[in-house]
Amino acid sequence: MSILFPRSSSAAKRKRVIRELVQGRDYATQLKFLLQKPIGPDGSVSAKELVANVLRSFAETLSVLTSSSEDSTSGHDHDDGVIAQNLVISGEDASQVASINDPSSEDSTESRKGSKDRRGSYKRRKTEQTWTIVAQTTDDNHAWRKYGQKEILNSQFPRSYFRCTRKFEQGCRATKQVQRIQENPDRYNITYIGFHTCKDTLKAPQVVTHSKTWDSFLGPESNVPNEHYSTIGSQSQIVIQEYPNDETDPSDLTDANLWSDLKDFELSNDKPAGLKIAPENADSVYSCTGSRSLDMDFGIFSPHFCSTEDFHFDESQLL
DNA sequence: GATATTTGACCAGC
DNA sequence: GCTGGTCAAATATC
Repeated sequence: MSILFPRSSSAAKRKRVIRELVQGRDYATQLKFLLQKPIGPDGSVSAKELVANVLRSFAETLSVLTSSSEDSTSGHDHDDGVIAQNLVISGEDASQVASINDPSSEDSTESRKGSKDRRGSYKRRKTEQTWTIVAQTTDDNHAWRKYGQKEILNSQFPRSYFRCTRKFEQGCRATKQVQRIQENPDRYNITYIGFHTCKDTLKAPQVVTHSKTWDSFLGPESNVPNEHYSTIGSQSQIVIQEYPNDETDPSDLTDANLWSDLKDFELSNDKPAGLKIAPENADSVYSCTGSRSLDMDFGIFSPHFCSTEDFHFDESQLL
């Protein structure tokens, strides 16, 4: 296993990626111990800080990798620009990538100015990577802004649509859809679409203690007791990331190769294809599809993810 | 006044 | 034509 960097990318970038990954590992390891044994009031680093550090590390890594891709698109080094090509997506996705870098090409507000009411005029992100979880809370330590709500056919509860609050600031394309599960109304189906490209993906600490807050988020049908939301992200969740056979095979997607490479760092070798972390106390099922863009949203972790047995990689492989 | 949410309109995809 | 995803004006909240 190896990660190849474009020739044009500097050694510094490479080192930075490695450093960030190593840091991420270390933070996660610390987090593991924190989760096993909560800290006392001795002023040691809090779990929240560690999570923030882990997220920052990976976001930084992604940022570097993404900038590597930009380097290579200008360099056109087809032989060496593996990472870069992973992130340069052909066809429909290519326009999406372009739209990130070039706001004027975005389907959104700017391109619509001057025209009449063009509400609803947009390009669907059909091939954007998506993954779905089931959780008791919609809180994932990201800052989201609700932009819509729809009644869904054959569904008792409406679906709420959220985008990253930094969509316009930083062109972050992450969105999520939240829908209460009909058979289990105290749980939510949360579908994440796209990944955070913004630098600061963590929202300010937010404790939701009033059910009305979620009611306003999720619609008038909401009737979930307060206690479900009185803590931040405390519910256990499983991550099951899949590459559907009919959609994407990690082996034939360049960026998925990178995914595969990265997950090799994190997971022991006995894991089946795709990322599967299934703790026995799991109450959430994640599914992930359409991995056409490098996506590593670490907004939600399973505690098992932090197991040193599972979470380890040899940075020497990168060198 | 700034920011967030609501909600009807619009459009893409099937 | 239907359904779902997104936009943006109107409204609410701070």
